[in-house]
Amino acid sequence: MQAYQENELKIYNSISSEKEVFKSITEGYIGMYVCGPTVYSNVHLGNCRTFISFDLVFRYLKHLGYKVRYVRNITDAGHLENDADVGEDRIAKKARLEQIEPMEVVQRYTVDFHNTLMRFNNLPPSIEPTATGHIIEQIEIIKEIIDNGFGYIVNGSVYFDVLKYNKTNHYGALSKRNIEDLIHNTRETAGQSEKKNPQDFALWKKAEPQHIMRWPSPWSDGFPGWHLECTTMSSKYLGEQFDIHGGGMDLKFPHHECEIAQAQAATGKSPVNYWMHANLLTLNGKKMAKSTGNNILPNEIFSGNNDILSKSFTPSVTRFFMLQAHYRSILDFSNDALLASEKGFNRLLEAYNSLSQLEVSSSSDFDVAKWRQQCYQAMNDDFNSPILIAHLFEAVKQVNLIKDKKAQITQDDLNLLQKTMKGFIFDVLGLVDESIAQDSSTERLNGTIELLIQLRAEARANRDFSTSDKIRDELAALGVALKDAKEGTTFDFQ
RNA sequence: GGCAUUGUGGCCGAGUGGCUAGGCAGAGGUCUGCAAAACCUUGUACAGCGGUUCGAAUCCGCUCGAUGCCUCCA
Repeated sequence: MQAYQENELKIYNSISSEKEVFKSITEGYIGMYVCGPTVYSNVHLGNCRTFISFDLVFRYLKHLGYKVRYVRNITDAGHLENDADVGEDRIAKKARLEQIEPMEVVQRYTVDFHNTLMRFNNLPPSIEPTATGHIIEQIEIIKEIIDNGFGYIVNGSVYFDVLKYNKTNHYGALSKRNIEDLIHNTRETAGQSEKKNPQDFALWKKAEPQHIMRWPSPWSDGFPGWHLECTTMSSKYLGEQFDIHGGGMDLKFPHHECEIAQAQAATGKSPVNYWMHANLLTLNGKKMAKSTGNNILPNEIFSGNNDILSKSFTPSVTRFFMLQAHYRSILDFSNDALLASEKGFNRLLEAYNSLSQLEVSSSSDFDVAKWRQQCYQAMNDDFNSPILIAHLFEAVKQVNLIKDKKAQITQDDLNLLQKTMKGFIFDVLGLVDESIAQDSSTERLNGTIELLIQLRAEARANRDFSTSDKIRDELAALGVALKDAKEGTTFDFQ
């Protein structure tokens, strides 16, 4: 019996705008596709929120016992500077500006992307395909779309005929807009485009002579359109119809709308059962975006080297901050919010770490089984991590009461509590107790501080408070906070 | 302008037609040589105006504000 069989998971489906009971196409197996980054610059914190959101989804599905194939692409070609299907390829532009090969750009920022997500403790996807690795497959899909009458060729480029598609399908079903509005609101760029209609989008673009990134095709030496790679790679690795497709809210239109249209045009089938969209991370109330400069890089948070925060924050604190908001809500990034999350997170970890020291009794004041059920209910309700965290804090309170001998717990309940907290904090939420990670120099430092703590304890025993206070205050000045408790003194780095 | 989302106590942030979200801060207490830390206790908020209802912050309408998409961005 797998956990998913006794947990009814509901997922908010963007296409129906409702929470739906999740049922996978093949029982026990899930195919999930998430749109990855275009690797032309460093991944910023807003990007990370999306991938952390879907890491939570991936982790919980696995936790429920599903076998999940998680495919997340790397876009390393085809993403133009604007979606009027004119302008330069983003990666080619960066390569030109830095005078390096496009594939150097791709390599540099792919490595940055992986390193950053690893620091956030994201699990790697099952497959991470690249657009340039699937040119042949993309050409095959274009052929199918043309054969089915939804693509047309102009001067070596191929475009998707949105208006024709809309006669038999609903273009705009996902983003809740109708094509008349789109036509009405499209800026007129008459004469500048090869497209029949401004709503049409490129499947294949003929490369200009100076364009380095080019591949042969039946139509021209060129490169694939931006939306095509996701259709191609999702269907290749997950099938023509699969369970979950995710991405950032800003990709809903036009990117995901185009994906649906392409797949539908090529196969006649609706490609995705559940569309999930992670909401944006804002900074100063505005969307984080590379183009406007309103963003912060993860490394700037970890190092403290930025103008926004009063101190540095660890990856897990940052992750915890994000998970305290629901993935479908806009979340605003701020110093105060981070400080609050850091304190809360440390309290959670301290309570967890004290579990092993709890004394057990013959009865329990804490209904652990019921509490555990509530934790699952929270996650089953569209991955509601903030509610889960609220329940975890309820456990923190109970643990502290037991620790203070104001409540009791049985051995069985304690075991279940420990197992459940461990599972949710570390496996599902993907948090890490960073204080545990130590190298040899921190070990030596810790030993040194322990010695000072011991000297201070001796001074205090002798009522030599000037010495004891000097040790305490000088350490505090160095950023080492001593914390006196009944069981002895511990310390923290500030 | 069109479409969509959203407006919750000092801050962040959940949720629900009638029942305590949670975190941080603040206040009170325990502890302590003093302090810090830690722990316990504590808050009756839901933009405005109408409407539906026995009852709405939760449903509907309008007004005002914010944000997103409509040109690239997770």
